[in-house]
Amino acid sequence: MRHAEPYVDCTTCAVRADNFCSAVPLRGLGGLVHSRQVERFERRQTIISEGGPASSFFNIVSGVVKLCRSLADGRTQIIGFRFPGEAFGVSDTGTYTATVEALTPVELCRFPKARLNGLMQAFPPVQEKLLEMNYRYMGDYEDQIFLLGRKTARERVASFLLGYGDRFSRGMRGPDRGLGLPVTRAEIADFLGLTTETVSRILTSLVREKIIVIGAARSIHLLDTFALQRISGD
Amino acid sequence: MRHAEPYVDCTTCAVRADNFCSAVPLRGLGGLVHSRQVERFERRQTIISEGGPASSFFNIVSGVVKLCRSLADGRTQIIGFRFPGEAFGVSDTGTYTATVEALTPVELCRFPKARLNGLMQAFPPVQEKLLEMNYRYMGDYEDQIFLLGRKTARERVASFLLGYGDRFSRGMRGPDRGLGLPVTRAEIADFLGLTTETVSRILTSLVREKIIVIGAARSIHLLDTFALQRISGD
DNA sequence: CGTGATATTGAATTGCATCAAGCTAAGTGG
DNA sequence: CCACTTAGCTTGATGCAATTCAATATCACG
Repeated sequence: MRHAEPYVDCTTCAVRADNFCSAVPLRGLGGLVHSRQVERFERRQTIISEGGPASSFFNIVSGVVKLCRSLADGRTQIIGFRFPGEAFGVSDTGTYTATVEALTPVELCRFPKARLNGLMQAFPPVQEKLLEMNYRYMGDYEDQIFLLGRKTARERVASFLLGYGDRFSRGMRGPDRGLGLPVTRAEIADFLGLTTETVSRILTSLVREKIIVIGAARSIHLLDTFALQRISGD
Repeated sequence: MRHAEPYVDCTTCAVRADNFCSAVPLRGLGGLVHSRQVERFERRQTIISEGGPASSFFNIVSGVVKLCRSLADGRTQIIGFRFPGEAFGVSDTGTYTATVEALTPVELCRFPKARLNGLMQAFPPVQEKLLEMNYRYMGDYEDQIFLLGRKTARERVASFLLGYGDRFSRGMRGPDRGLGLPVTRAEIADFLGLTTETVSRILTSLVREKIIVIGAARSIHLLDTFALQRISGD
C-alpha cells in the first residue's frame, strides 16, 4: 500500500516553488533527486509516529495530512493540517513530536535527515526556505492557540470553515474538488477541541441559518462567508 | 524608561551559547556588536505590538516576556513566554504576529531586520541556529495546543506549574530568585485559557492537598511534583 | 442490499464562567 | 503614621455552554 517509485519529476513538480526544493539551483537537481525517495500513502495510513525516532523530513507533493498528539486515555488533538507544498518531519529533537496520518491519498518526497543536512550545507538558501516555512506554521499554531484558548464552539467552527474550507478542497485530487472536506466530524472536533456532537449541532444550526449547505461526500458549501466572518470573531 | 546603551559585552554574554550569536565566529563579533542595539524595558512595558510593522528581531539577555494575542472585545490569550537566551520578533510577514510585553525588567539585543539578514548571509550557521530555536518554540506551541484543546483546568494548572515553575524562577534576577513567579493569576489564566477565579480555586485546592505552598510575592513552592505529574495527565 | 462507520438529535449532566462580595497587601499622600 | 486607594487574590452562589450518555438515522462500500 506504500509505493516507492520516483513518479515525481523535480523539473516539472507542481509544488517545487512552495518548498525548499526551489532553493536548490538547477545544477543541484541531480543531487536532489538522489536525496529523496517518493512514497505514497492511502487515507488513514500513519506516516510517522509521535515519539518514534526522527529520521526523515517530508515534502507533500499531493494530498493532505493531519498532525496529531494523543494521551494514553484516548484523548486526541489534531495539532494542524499540512497541504501540498507544505512539509513535516524531523525538527532537531531525536523523536517526532506528533503522529502524522494521511487524510487523502498522499504523495510525499522523503528526505533522510542526513541528506537534508547535506542539502542545507550545500545550498544555504534551502535553510532560508525552511525557516520561512516554519514561520508560516508557527503563525498557524498561534492562530490555533488563540482559537482553543478563547473562542466559543460556534466561533471555532466558523473560523475553521473560513480558514480551511478552500484549502481542503484544493487538497483533493481528481473529481472530488469543489468543497469536499476529507475530514470527518470527529476530525473537525479533534482539531477544534470539541466533541463530534457539538460540531454536528453547530453545523446543522448553520445550515438552518442558511449560512452553509451540507452536501454528499462530506462536502460543505459556504453560502454566506460574510456571516461566517462575523461569527468567527475576527 | 528605555535605555539604549550597550551594556552587554558579547564576549562575556551569559546567553551567547543559547542564541544565534553563538553561530557568529569571534572574527565576526565586531559586526555583530554593530548590528545590535541594547535596550531595557520595565515590567508591563510593551516591546512590540501585534499587527505593527515588523522591523526587528530580539534576543533576550535577561528577564522574561509574554507573547499575546487579543480580540477587540478584550479577550486575551498568552501565546507563550520567552526566557533569557530565547528570541522573538520578525518572522517573514510584514507585521508582528503578537504583542510582546515585559513580565520582569528585561535586557534585549535588538537586531534590525536588514542587519539580521546580513548576518544570515555572512554566516549561514546563524540561520541554522534560528531554525533550531524555532523548532523549540514550535514544540512548545504543540504542547500548548494539546493543553488548550484537551486538558481540564486542573490538568492545565498542574502542567503549567511543572513546565514553567522553575523556568520562571531562573528568569528572575537578583534576590527574587527562588520560586517567585512574575505572573499574576490573570496572566496564568490568560495562558491556560481559563479565568482568574478558576486558577485561584485550583491553586487553593492544591494547597489544601499539600501539593504546593503559596508564599509571599507570588511565589509558589512545589511540594509534591510527583502528584502534579499525575494530575497533569502526561 | 445489508452492515459497520459516521452523523444527527435529544435529554441529562457538569465543569467552568460569570456575577458578586469581601479580603489582603502595597502604595500614596495628608 | 495612619486613613484611603487600588490592584490582585480568594471565596461563594448561580448560570450556561459544551460534554456525556443514549438512541436513531444516514451514509459508504462490499
